[in-house]
Amino acid sequence: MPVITLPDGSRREYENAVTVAQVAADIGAGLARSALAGRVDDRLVDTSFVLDHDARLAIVTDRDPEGLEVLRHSTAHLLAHAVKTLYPAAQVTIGPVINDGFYYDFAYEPGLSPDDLKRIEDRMRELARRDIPVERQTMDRARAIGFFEELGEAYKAEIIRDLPATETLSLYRQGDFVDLCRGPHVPSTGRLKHFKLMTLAGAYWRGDSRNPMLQRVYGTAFASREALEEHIRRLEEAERRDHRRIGRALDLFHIQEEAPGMIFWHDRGLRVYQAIEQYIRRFLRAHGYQEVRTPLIMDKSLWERSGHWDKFADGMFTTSSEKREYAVKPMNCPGHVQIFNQGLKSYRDLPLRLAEFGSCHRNEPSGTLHGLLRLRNFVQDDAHIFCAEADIQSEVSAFIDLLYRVYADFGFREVLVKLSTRPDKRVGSEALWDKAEAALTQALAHKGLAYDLQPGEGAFYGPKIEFALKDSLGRVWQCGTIQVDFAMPERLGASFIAADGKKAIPVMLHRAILGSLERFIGILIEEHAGALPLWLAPVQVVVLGIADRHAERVQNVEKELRAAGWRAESDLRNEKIGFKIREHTMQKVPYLVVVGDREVDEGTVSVRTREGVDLGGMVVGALTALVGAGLANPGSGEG
RNA sequence: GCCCAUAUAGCUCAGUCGGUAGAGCACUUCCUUGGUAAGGAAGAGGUCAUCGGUUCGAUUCCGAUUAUGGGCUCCA
Repeated sequence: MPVITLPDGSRREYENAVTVAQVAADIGAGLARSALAGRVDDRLVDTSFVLDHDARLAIVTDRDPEGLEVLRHSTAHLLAHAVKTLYPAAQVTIGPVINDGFYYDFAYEPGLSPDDLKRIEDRMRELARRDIPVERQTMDRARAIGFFEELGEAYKAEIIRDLPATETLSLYRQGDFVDLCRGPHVPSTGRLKHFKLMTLAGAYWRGDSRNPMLQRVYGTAFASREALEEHIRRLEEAERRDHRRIGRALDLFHIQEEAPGMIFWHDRGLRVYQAIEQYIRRFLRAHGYQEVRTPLIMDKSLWERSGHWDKFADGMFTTSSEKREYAVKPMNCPGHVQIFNQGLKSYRDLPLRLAEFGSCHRNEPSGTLHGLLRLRNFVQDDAHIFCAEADIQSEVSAFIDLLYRVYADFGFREVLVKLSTRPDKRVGSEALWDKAEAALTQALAHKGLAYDLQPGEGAFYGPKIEFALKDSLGRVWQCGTIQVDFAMPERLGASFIAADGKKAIPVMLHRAILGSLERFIGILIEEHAGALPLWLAPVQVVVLGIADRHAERVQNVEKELRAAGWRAESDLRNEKIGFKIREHTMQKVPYLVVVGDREVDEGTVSVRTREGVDLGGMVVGALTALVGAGLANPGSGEG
């Protein structure tokens, strides 16, 4: 006599065991039609699940987040079903739900082509139209292994072998397709309506490059056609904002074959780059950093002592001259230790903060390069803080304050924080790790920051905090980091005289706020779709003449604007005003200033924004007053 | 690095079932001096990524190389 308690607190009593689907039907025909699964005492189950004792039950529909997951998971199965009917030789492996969709990996020797994708999707629609029931059955482990081996599904059999022997295995059958799956699944394929296969990719079995390469099909599914279309629109929006496209269109930078993973910065792009560098530089001064510059290449022996050669040799570019071997620096820290080591240091010199916009090269695998976002040559807003153990917490706190201030100035409000603690393989005593982890934890607690703890994810030389920001499309970019390093100062012989007169080894904090400047600019371009804030815009204002006779006045206005601190240009071309406005608007120039007969007569200019807003006529000084501090960088008042 | 795809004019792309290529925009010149997102005409511009193979003939077919793009974390 099960008593079923529904989410609204109401109870239903049954004479006999009932299924989730039956309860849904009792509540209403509409709910029965939209029921995808059930949640029984917080466990997700199929609608065929039998309730034979008292339980709490929620009917899961496509309006619940779990419902959408079930929908996507079942669509992944539908994909596998379609592939098995079209290509019987393909072996199925795994097909999980991911952000915004799902994928399914197949082992299929001839491979799949983009043309196959269309065929597969058509077959999926056909199978969905047939509304084939999806049935769950259980099987013990040994039988399941035999079952899948008989089907020729070696990967499935391997998956089962790796599951705990005691696990009850569930199989889902739809028509002649059977897959091992935890479930739950929709009751029949007819529930799957709004899906689309997206792309085809290679993926290693179990994500390990030593394993065979599988064929991965990515797809997505939504509860409604509108939601699916909205998702496709979002992808198109991301495509429209692609920094590589915008970078070319706005003449910011280019990349070419002879320098893979490295950027040719054009005039306009470099202006953005330098605006950011100057912004950061002002903060450095104000926050007690010294700016330094260290050699791009140094003798290999230094990299051997620092430990980089051992761990990182594949990632380093090398060169040689006069029988000496050099390595191009992949990071600035060893160079900074060399500066620290000049002269005897006292505890009074600490914390010593060395910052450098140093050009670093890392020989990243060719397949990972991606526009500005993943490069082989980049510059970080890098700094190293040499301090005593006791200083870690206050230094980390000060850094966090600075980082939040900087992110806010760039318009990023949402920051995600991760704390990574000691890994299995590490250097330094337990006491030291205890202290360092406590210092980081306390710094975060003092700031009242929520964070994800990632146990074991720290570097071998110390724990770290990572800061990621979320952009307007909801994408997350890891940018800032602060890492405690117990190893490198000692390896490179850094020491200071402590208050007790004894030699001590400083702790080193590696830290960056923006991360790679190149990458950060890529993020900014995508965040703003190329329309950078006034202070970062490569060209802040263009003066447009109506006719040739206004040329002199146009040039005078340009001069006046430049004198007031604007990055100004003028457009004297023999083109109509509408044409010029269109062009500079598409170039995302924040302000357009028009000069014609009327303005010459009145001694004013007419101002229009890149958003198309007409600000009317004004004298040049009024425009400068209007934007006020927005013209210079937000840090200019300090330092 | 590995899998799949792609590489044609400065840009975006079409095309050639094997007979040395075309559009729009941009560029140059001329006409037009026009008031808030494209005025008109003419012209110039390509070893069809690179190297090899097949062929009477390759930009096209095949192979290799390079680069670019999508992936290679989200665990039945």
